[in-house]
Amino acid sequence: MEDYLPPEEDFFQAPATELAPGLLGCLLRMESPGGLVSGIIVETEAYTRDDPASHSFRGRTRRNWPMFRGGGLAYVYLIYGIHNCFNVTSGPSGTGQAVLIRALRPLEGLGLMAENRGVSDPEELCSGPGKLCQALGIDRSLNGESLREGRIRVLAPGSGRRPDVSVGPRIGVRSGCDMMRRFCLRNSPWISRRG
DNA sequence: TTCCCGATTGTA
DNA sequence: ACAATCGGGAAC
Repeated sequence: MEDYLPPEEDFFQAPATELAPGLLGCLLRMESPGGLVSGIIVETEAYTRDDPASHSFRGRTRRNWPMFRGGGLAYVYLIYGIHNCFNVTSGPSGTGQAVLIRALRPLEGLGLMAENRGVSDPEELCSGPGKLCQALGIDRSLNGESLREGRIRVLAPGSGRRPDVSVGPRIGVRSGCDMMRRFCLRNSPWISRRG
């Protein structure tokens, strides 16, 4: 098994358009009440202040404040009244940026994930932003927590080889749908199906 | 305070 | 194709 280490000091300070592809191949690990669960990030989307599809487009609000507190925090919000979505904040403080984590390759705690999701097919555990939150047990109590020292952390692969990344338009957004801001590990079978 | 609609998912 | 379900944010 490969080694995963805390990222470089300035890793999360990169613009979301750089951090989004940079997060591919990183490990997302959660200390949940039921046990340790983790997965490799295989699909991300970048959201910035100048983007009409971004929650930060109209400035700081009660919901999006983590996007304005600098990189390396969790930004978790409820979508459609049902599902949680997990973001990694990015960039310098005040800039309003985040990276949506859209899919993982499940690595540790698959039994617990299956229990949380109510399905056993490994490809159905984390292949979508709402699915991976349910699988790992991510909810809004994590909102604003540090991803360096909190219950949920991002770790970078020890070997620095750059993964093969594909770029395309984002999923499920109306405005800004022309922006090429969705990043995937090329040919990964673990990405979200819907597109 | 009302009203519209969303960075989704599972089912018909 | 469509409902579920809740809260953010704009408008009144």
